Amino acid sequence: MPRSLGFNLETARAAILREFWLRGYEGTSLTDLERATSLVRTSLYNSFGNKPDMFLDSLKLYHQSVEAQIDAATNDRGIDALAEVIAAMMEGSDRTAGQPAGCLMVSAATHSAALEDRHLQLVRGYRQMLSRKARTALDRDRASGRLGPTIDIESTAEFLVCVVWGALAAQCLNEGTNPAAAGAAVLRKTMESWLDN
Amino acid sequence: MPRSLGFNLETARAAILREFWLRGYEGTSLTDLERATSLVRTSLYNSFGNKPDMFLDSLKLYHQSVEAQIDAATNDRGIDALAEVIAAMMEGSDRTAGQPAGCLMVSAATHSAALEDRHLQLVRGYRQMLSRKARTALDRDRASGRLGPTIDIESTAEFLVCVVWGALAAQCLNEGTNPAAAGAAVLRKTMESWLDN
DNA sequence: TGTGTATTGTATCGCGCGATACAAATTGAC
DNA sequence: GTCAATTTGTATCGCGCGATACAATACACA
Repeated sequence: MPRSLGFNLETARAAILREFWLRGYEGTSLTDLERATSLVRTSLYNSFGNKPDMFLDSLKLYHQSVEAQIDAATNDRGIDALAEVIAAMMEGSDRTAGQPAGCLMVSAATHSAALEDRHLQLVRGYRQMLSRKARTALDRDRASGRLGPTIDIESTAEFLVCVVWGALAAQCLNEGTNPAAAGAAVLRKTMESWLDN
Repeated sequence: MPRSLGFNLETARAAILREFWLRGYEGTSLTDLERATSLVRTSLYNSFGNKPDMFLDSLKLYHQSVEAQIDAATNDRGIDALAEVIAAMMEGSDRTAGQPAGCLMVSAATHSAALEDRHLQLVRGYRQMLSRKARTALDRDRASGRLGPTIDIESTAEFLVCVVWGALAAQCLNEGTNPAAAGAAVLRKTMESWLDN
């Protein structure tokens, strides 16, 4: 009965996410989003609501996308796979695939004053997801006996999330050489040292 | 000959810094700064230049302040003191002293698109300063033989900066319990494991 | 105490922001 | 082909932003 959309909705979602990722929430204007999506303002409001709604959707899309990537890369393997995933993030290997620098969630967290509770809850949920993925990998090696009993899985997972977030924050500086990349080697070695054999 | 300033300049600088720290660069308006300093707009422009100038000054003040704190806490001691400083940052012990959550530099880094080169250079310089402080502490224990030769000081320092920045980013989320604080215990243990004895 | 200079207070300016009103265009159902 | 429903295009609106003009004020100095 009604007229159909003249554009691909998922493509537009991805374009909006990319824009927020590049410029941050406050730094992204509706005009920016029009240009990025090739849509007029009215269409954006029709399909995505207002600006806070759009940012919320971008947070959800980002969460889902990163979680899928992690699952694909670790896929029920243990610490070794986890170390590879984290090291790859620190080295910024996603950026060769055209991804913007840094992390939408870290950007949101460090500018929490400009956001609403519903946004911050998603950011917290994302951080918890990262922590949970780490715990799952650590649990696996604990069960198989590779991970010694002196390692506290809970706090170790939180520690690893700190490392990742810190590295992603540093990548925003876009220095000639990514200083966080050097830390990836230390991370691998540290995580290796946690194993018994 | 001229009339003298009707306010304390250093107090105003600190108030401006605090405001940028709380709300971020884009999130802080001239009206916010007027309220925070109890000054009128004209006085702000007279004493500090325009908004980018003010932010630049805040970055400098922040750098200098943190560096002084680190120096006072480590003061030519080695890894043990370094671990305490980093752990304290992760646990957010500064916040009990009335400091805002997070870190002005991390906030600036993760919103680099809104800043000018001169700002980003200061942020990079700050990160290098942190890295240098870590190297100095590691060097000290390397010289005394406590730090084994398998530890690469350069990349280890970068790794530690990642940990700190990630923890400070997480603190902006203001959760009931600071998740990064749990990571502090892991950091202490990890740094201890680097020592030979 | 007068005088000149810088600071302070008041009142804007122009601009871009997020958001909306409303008409024109487009599409599926009958 | 006609109608109803929805999307798209154009033209704004009100607001707060950073920034400034200009007069009034207050202070150091002669």
